[in-house]
Amino acid sequence: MVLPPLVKGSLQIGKLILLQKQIACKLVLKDVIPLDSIRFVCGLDAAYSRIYKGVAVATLIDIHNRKLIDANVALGTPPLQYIPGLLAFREAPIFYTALRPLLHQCQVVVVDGHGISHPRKAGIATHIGMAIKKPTIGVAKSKLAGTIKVVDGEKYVELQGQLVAKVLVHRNNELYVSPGAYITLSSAVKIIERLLEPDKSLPLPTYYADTLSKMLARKLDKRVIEPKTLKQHKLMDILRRTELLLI
DNA sequence: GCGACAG
DNA sequence: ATCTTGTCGC
Repeated sequence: MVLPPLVKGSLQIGKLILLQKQIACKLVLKDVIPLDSIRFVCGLDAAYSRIYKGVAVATLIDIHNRKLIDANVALGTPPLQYIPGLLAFREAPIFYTALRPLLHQCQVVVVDGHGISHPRKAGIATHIGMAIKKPTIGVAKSKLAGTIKVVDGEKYVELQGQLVAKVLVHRNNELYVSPGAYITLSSAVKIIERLLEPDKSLPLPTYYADTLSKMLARKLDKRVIEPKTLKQHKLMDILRRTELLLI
């Protein structure tokens, strides 16, 4: 798996950067699955709890009825502090842990963060995509690298002579959509547009992952929920049983 | 040297 | 990402 080695302290940032360049070399940016056949999509996001550190949530959405059909959570301490450009080494391990149980059911994964719209074309969505060998899409709320270029009245991010992301304006906010791996930019955009709702700031998969991870982080800190509970029962069962249900 | 900088 | 009350506005 391409998921990062656990790096400590001041350890060689140069090696992480080299690793990203190697990932980018092997990157596949072609569609590997017809758009029409896509029905189940996973979403990944994380929040931070003071006590339990990283709280990652993976969601599973059915594009047909646009509903949340499953969710999974993973708790863990990030191996690294946040460094722009190296987010994957901080969050990808816990993302993968949360995603794993849902992996066989989904055809595409939407990640909170960039794909190839990244200084080395290896954002967190690319890391995840190369690791699971499935199409991934990065959706970020702000730009990390590159310059804005307008083509036919549409805004894109250009980087190293390539259009790496499209800027979607949704509810007065910009969303940077970029392919992670195994998908083209145009297909990625079509899928994300299909997952946007007028009353939600993010595409459904990451919207629910965002909402749930923040909620769980808060409940964990308030000790309303025990970490043990999250491991023993499936998150979806808890959501169905509790008043936490906002879906 | 200076500015930029996902979450 | 997170620390955080009231407050402005639909």
